[in-house]
Amino acid sequence: MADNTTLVRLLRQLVVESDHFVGLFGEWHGLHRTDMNALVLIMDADRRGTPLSPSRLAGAMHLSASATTSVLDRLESSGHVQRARSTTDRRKVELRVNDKALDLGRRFFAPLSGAYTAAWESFSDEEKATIARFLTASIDATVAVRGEIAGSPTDG
Amino acid sequence: MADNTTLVRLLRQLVVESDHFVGLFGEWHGLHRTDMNALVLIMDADRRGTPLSPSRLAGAMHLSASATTSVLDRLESSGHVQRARSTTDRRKVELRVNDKALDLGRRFFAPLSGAYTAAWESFSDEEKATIARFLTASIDATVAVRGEIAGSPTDG
DNA sequence: TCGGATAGTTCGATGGTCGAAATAGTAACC
DNA sequence: GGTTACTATTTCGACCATCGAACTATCCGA
Repeated sequence: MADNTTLVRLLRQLVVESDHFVGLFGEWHGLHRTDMNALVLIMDADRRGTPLSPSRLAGAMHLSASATTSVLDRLESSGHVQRARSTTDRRKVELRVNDKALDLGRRFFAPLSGAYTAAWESFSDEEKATIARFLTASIDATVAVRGEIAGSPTDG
Repeated sequence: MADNTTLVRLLRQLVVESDHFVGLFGEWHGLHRTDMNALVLIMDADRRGTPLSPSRLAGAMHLSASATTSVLDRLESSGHVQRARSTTDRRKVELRVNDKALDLGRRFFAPLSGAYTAAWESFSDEEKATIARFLTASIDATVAVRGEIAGSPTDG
């Protein structure tokens, strides 16, 4: 009933659905997938007090520098993000989000976290701890596998 | 330690990492994200005995018919997929996967499921059942939220 | 102050995606 | 049985996200 195969299938299904949700949400707000991903990264870093630079954003998204410039142009002209030259090193640009982006984030997470909270009501604290452990292990495994394959571009 | 916020964060992280893995894997095999997604859908349907048609594939991927044609052109010329006219309705095309695609699927899932199996060794059957219940509930919640928002394109 | 290195942008080319029109086939109707 | 309306898929022309290479601005070491 809940063997590993089932879990893998459920996991994949969850990823597909979440992915789908992100895509649709972005569409409704006139943002591409890439823009959504970038915005999340910029917001996270900004909130953490260590604003991202374009090049670090490019690295995190596995995107070329020029493509990243395009993404930022779009996000800036749509009013979600601001570019500010660093005061200490004027080559660098610090990326900060506007209220519009924060608002977007709330609109994104509010319905999701609401639905999740409701869906997870029936789980005890112990069970939630187990689930957290499971998710963490799965994340680590995913990252590890990615690292392994990175070295062997098995071309068929 | 494992409150809902933590779970949401872990879930998002898992989705991001999985997404990333799919993207990289596709790159190594010369396939775009779209091609990967299409291939998975075609394989699933083929295995189920009800091969997909281009238009149904387009619907499932939220892609235009013309874009779907391009995807299939790529998958066909790369040898992953075959187009076959339906014998009953010759307007229709039935999509079937070649051995190459099955091989690709194995190469994709083998390392992943291996890593997951190892990562999940420490979980009891009871815990796995709990986790399966959690994943199912989360999938349903994601689908439900998507359905809700679908009606309200909250433009900012 | 000069030369090399770094951060970011601009430019031309490639190619994935789209909407509209074209093509091929089926079904309905007289 | 032939004409018309409809469906499934492909082709065509345009758009734009992405890429690599060249360019500008800035910093650091000698």
